[in-house]
Amino acid sequence: MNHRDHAPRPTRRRYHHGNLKEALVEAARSLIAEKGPAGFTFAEAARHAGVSAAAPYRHYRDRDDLIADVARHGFERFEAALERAWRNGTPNAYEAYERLGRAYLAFARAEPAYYAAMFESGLSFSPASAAALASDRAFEVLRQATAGLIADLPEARRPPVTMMALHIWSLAHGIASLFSRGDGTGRKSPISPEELLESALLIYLRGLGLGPDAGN
Amino acid sequence: MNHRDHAPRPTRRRYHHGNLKEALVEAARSLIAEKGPAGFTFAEAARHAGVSAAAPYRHYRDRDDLIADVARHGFERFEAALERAWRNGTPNAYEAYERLGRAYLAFARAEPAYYAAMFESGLSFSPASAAALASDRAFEVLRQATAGLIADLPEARRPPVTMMALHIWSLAHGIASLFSRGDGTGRKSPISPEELLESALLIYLRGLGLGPDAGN
DNA sequence: TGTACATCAGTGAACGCGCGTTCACTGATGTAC
DNA sequence: TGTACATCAGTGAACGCGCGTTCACTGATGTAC
Repeated sequence: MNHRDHAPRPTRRRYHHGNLKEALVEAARSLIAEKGPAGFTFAEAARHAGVSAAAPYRHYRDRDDLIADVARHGFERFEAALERAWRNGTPNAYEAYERLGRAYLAFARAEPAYYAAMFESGLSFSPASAAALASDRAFEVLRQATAGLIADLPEARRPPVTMMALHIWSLAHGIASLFSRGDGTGRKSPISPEELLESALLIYLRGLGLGPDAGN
Repeated sequence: MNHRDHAPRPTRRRYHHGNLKEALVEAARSLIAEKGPAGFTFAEAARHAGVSAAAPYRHYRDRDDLIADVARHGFERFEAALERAWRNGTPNAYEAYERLGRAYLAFARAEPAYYAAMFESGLSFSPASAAALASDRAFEVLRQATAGLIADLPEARRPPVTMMALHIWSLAHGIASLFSRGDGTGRKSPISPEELLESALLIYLRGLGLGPDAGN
């Protein structure tokens, strides 16, 4: 009856965890989801990953270092989600842009822990940090999509792309953080976040002489 | 040389603090300003107010209860600041609305601690709580101003006021929380928050057939 | 294929600390008469 | 105006707890030969 002889090696209780770093990020994410970015401790993350309280120090300097890594992971997934939604501007830029907006809100709702680590951790990532660079890459997707959206406008009426991307980012972030939270934190709005973003976008684009009717 | 006879009563070291509740709110505000909503403790607030660790329990159930009261104070000041900026829509609605927008950003920058307690504490205020009601009143200022801004539009082209107010709130909140933080938390933007809001507003209002050129 | 060794990624015990919370208490204040 | 008393808003000591952090250690893994 010696299990060790034929049963698959039990995955737990090995001396070396294998990929503790990833496991700590996942533990932190799940704890943030439960109690917010403030509500977890380094020791708790270790316990969650099934490891002694001293183990995390092999991978992270401190709690903030771990949170920053959670944020980095978040930004990478965020970038991928936006890219996937934009789908290279197909079938047309306006429709793709709408989809991008909905993907933004969907991410905030589906991954409140990542979103909180990214935007509400209270940390400011230094410009060269992995988290900041991942954040830049995510913004770049939005910026490219914005460029695609206004590509057909005559040059004279084309707004500065970066400015416009910042407008849309702010709008989407505002809606997401006020109304579209997966945890209980969000406010109630008489209008769904998606409708809110779509209607605001519609008006904004009309102000630029753009939109679903403009044939682009 | 008995100071007590003619000097004003020393304000400290009295057995009864006098207005400890206010002092605790102020202590919490200043600690949040230093270290974020996560970074202070009940005991620390007590110490800051010059009082024993047990004293706060006479006024607040726990830390969250105190933070909620900080948020309430914040919303009240916020409401007052917006009201003051709107100034009843004078000299004209568009100019007043611009001023309102700048006041929004100014508040977030000047009072990052209040702003954090109001919007980023991770708490969700129950609908009937003092904080939630104060929040509603602040939003009502924005809503009324928005109504004033579009009052002259022919009814057929007038957007739903609440929706429009939510658009503007989201935009302003997004810009404030991404770029206009008084603490070090905010991101750098190539465009100032004020310009960002003004330009976005301009485009948005043009989309409604409104704006500085529209003569209202 | 086997062995020796360096390196790595964990353990677990220990420590000091500050927090949250309770409690019986006490000084100050307000009020009825 | 004075006195007795109730109420209020503080104190300070005590407690148990979990956290952060360090340390010498040890089991597992990788690699040179």
